[in-house]
Amino acid sequence: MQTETHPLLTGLNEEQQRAVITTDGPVLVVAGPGSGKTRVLTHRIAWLLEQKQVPPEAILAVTFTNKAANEMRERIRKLVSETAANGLVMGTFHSLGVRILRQNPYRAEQLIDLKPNFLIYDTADQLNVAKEAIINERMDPKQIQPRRMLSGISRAKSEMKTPTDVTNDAMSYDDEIVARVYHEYERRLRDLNAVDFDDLLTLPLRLFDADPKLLEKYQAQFRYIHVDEYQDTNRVQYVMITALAENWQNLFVVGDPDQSIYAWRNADITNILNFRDDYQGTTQINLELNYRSTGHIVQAADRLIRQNRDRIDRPIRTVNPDGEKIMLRELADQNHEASFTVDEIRRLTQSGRIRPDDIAVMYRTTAQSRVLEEAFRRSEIPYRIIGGHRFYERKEVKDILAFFKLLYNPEDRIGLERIIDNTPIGRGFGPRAMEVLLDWAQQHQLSPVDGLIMHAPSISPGLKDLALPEITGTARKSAERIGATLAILRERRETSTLSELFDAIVDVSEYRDQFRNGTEDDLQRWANVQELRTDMERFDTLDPSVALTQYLESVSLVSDVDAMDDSDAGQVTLITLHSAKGLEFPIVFIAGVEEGLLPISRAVEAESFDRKPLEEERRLFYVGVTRAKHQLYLTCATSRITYGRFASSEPSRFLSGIPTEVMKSVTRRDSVGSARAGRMSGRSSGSLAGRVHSTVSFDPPAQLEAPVLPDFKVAQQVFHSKFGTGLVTEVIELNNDKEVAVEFQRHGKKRLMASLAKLEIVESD
DNA sequence: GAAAGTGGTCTTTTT
DNA sequence: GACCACTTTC
Repeated sequence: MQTETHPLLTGLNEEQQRAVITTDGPVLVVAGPGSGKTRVLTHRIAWLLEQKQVPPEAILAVTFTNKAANEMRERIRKLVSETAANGLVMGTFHSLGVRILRQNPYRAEQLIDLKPNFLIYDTADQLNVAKEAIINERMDPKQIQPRRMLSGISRAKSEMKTPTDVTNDAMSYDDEIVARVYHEYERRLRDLNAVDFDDLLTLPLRLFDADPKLLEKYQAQFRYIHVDEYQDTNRVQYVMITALAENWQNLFVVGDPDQSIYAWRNADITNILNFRDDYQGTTQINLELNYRSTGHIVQAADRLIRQNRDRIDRPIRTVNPDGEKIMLRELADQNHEASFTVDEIRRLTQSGRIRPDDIAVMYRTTAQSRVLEEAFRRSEIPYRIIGGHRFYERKEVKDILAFFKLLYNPEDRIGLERIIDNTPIGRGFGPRAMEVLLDWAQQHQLSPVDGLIMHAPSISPGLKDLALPEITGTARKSAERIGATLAILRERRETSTLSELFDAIVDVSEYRDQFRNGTEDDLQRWANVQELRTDMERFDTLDPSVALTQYLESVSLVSDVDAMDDSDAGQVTLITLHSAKGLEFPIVFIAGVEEGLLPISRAVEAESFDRKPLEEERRLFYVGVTRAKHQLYLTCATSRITYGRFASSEPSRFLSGIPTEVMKSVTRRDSVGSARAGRMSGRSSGSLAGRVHSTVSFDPPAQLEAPVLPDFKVAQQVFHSKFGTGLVTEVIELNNDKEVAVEFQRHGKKRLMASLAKLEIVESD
């Protein structure tokens, strides 16, 4: 066959080749972890461009993150030519949605009442709107939690239900409440000329409904459609893709039911399970051979995922060498876990053969990153944290961005309130004045920004004839100041680049004054503000008329992973398991492999009546395990501080299925005893420890821990014959000893060697 | 009206 | 333990 020698097919196995060349009709690729699906996607698109002469703009590829899209684009460029890939439509569902809305500003305004300068609200903005809606409905935001309402609203939107649909379908009192809030929330969002994330999917569909010709246009354009991570799509995404693919039926989806980890975000696994029923004549291709990981890692992953009941049995396998055994290490608490991780990474990198950027540390909750970060900061090992408190969500960054957003969309009352509450120019303008201003704006059908600018005497042509809002006293002075400021900025906006506008904003808002205390915190915050300016310079080459739109859009749609900058390599990556999906690292540490954390306690609590959350937790662990290429470390702690309180924990049940042939465990000899002691005081006990021990052999601690020493923990009360009683503040594991730091009631802080000082444990709460 | 103090909630994961 | 929202105090 001629095709077998084609350069785009060399190096691909038979199944992968089939996926590349089966260009027409529906194709379902079930791709196990590390089976080369990205390769298949890039080669296939290159194949379409080169071999089938498909114009790039006829090819759509939807990925889970923008980063994945960009990387694919780069790889395709290398396969074809620099220019041949220009015009490919690639990005997330959300960016596709924005694209459709932005390409049709006139229709959007006429048909769905969305003005072209709409803003994309983030979660914090959404919470504000939801809270207002709740209050407006005469309900108490403390009882009716905005977050819960938002999750109900998001679910409704994911299922394309309007507020009226929710009202009609309401099955419970809760549903009725959600419906009421949803109604009001929507009304407010439209008033603010803002959309939320879900709207980016639902509004394009509403546009298509209102104007079928528009849909036909896109249907005609996208002759070849690809969707990655199909197992994590929700109902709206499914409908959008189905609609777009209707004409040509060339729909290529890639996914893995075992890696579905977003059901909580309304992802619907039946999308992938029913694909063959939806599309008659589907070609299904299974990619099972794992090229990424060692034999031991693949075996562990396989055994792990087999424990899920709700699953299609599908093996994963590899021909790679077995490699090192997986290392399971149990530590006393989260601090020990962190220092073990850092010490081990230091040991690994010291040889020079392993670089810090070969390593990732993964965890279930963002809260876990803090202790880890502290340990890294104390060490000399470079690291970076993906996610956590995101850059664009930092207070100081959001404050400055609020100015830009308000200049872009003067209806953005939420942003205006932020500016007034958080920046010096808002001083003196209280809630009462705000109320008057908003009433005025409503009455005159003008924006609150107009109302303020009118107070700036010389600068408001065209608005002078109107009566001013009846703002009096200090607030009036304040309104004049804010009005003048906004007037200046509004004028600058027309002609300035983003960084010039930034300087004007910082200058005129006196924002810097807030950071004059010279504390470390202030310096950091100011540095973040500066970083924002640098960030904006990226857009300085653009025309001022489009720069702001594009910048604000990019800010709203970047994901944590998108923000990963591969150019500043050389750092260990700290990342949540969710964000790690799709990535790979030679060496992976997974921290907190404990009951309550992985699986998360919420899933454990639901277990008796709903097994699904627990199985999703297992899939999440599976995703983590399969990120590792050469070496995998699992760590867990015997006790851990949550909510500022100590709680003892047990190794995760997920470990129980992993055979000893592939995993070596080093645990604390007394772990069972101390865990049990901790459980006696309240927490429900399970038989998990027993189960874990029956399948995984817990090797004797060997020389790694001196067994005779008492099990000192932070916050424990201890007694010393000379110094009296005190609290343990730190425990450092040494080779055959421990160094214990104790804050004595009468003698202050002392550092003692556990083997020498006769320290007695008094209380362990 | 602003700063300092108090109490309650919170942690699951994210485009 | 941290953060937020709300109260008290000046």
